Amino acid sequence: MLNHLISRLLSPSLRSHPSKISALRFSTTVSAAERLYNHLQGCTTNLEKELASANVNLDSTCINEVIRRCDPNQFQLGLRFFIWAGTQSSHRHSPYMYSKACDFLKIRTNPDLIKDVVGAYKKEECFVSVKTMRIVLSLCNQAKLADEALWVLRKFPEFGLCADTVAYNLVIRLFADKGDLSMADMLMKEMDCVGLYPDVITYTSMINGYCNAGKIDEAWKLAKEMSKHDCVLNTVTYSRILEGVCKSGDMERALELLAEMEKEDSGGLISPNAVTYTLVIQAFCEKKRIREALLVLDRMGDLGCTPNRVTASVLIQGVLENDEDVKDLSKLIDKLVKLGGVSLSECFSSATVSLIRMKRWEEAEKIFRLMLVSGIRPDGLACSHVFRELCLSERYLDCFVLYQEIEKEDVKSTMDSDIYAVLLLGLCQQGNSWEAAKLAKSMLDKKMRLKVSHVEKIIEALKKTGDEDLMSRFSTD
DNA sequence: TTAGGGTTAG
Repeated sequence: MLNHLISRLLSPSLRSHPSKISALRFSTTVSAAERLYNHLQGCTTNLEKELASANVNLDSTCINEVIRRCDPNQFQLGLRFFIWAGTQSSHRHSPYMYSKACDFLKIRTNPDLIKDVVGAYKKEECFVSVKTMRIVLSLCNQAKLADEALWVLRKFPEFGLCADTVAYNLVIRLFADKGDLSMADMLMKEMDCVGLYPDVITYTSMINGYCNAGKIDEAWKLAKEMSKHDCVLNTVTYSRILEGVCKSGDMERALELLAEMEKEDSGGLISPNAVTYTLVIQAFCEKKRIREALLVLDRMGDLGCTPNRVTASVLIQGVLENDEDVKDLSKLIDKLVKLGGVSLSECFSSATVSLIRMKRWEEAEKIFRLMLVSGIRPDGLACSHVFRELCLSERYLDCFVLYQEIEKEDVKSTMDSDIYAVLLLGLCQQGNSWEAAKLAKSMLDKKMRLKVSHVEKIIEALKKTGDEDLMSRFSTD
């Protein structure tokens, strides 16, 4: 009976006897991955050609599996496979896959891997396209390897290729983000020499870099130069400068810039949006100038710009940090909801989360319960935070009761599965078998996957209760 | 090219 529970709660990848559906999926992907991996093993040269002959349908599960098998000492092989897979027209790596590849292949701690693979392409006279190089650069980008990205950029001619604006932009952004503005600037100037033109993205990366370094004047100088390359200053770029001004602490100047953006004669190209206003609001909140932050919200509303969740949470946190008066909070929430773009649920959930972060637990619990009695559904983040707090103070039964109430409200938000495990464990430990069984059933219904360590602990706890009824509940489900 | 809090999947 317990085995039945274990096998249902365990993740399929960790399960020794997967259920029929996942077993089917598992076996097909494993065999594809196995075939590719075996091909990789047999290659001495022309690895990419060899892989093409494997004639396998690529998907992320299969790619993941192949790379995983290259651990611990075949990382170069794994990287070549990943790059090859990305060049296939039938497949495109998602950003998630790039980060997975960086983790699995430990590219951050071993950046030479990139050079080794590109070096091998050259040595083996492999066919290398712009697409190949773009994937290599994307890996550098994911791993934040500016020097390696530059090295790759320099390798383009060796393969008879010309670096394009996209490639330059990626490298420039890496250096600008790193704070190496002289290198970023040098590359931008170099673009002109090789027949490329910096575009809005190039300028935005540079301006962002200058602003982060506190060099607002440099950022402005660049912004003025944009028209030289037929680039038009837009809301995003202008907001970047405004952000820099805010960070420098000159809020009066920031308000002037905001007014500049709001002027109609700019043709709307730099009209402030929710992000622009939120940046200014946030800066005022950080400086404890909450009244002025609220004035910016009014201004936002006057100009027909709708606040979003970030605007709301920044302001709510600001009010909570600066003011003890609950009336101010409800006035703010009322205003936010009236302006549209953000719901009562989002506002109250945000207030709950802020209060918990500020360690004002009692107020957080009050607001959370108020939401429930008023029929406002809390969001997943608020639920996760409240449940975690209740579990931390070992109020498992209270947590369970709240959980049930929320389930009744039909909250479809995703919650941290670890919290469910801790709650289930706590209920078992405190002898609340009936509640534990109910929760376990709900977890099974949700097809929730738990860590092996959690399941093991839960099973141990269940054994201690020795509750036959509980056992049968699990086995009959 | 533009942000941000927890999770899930890929």
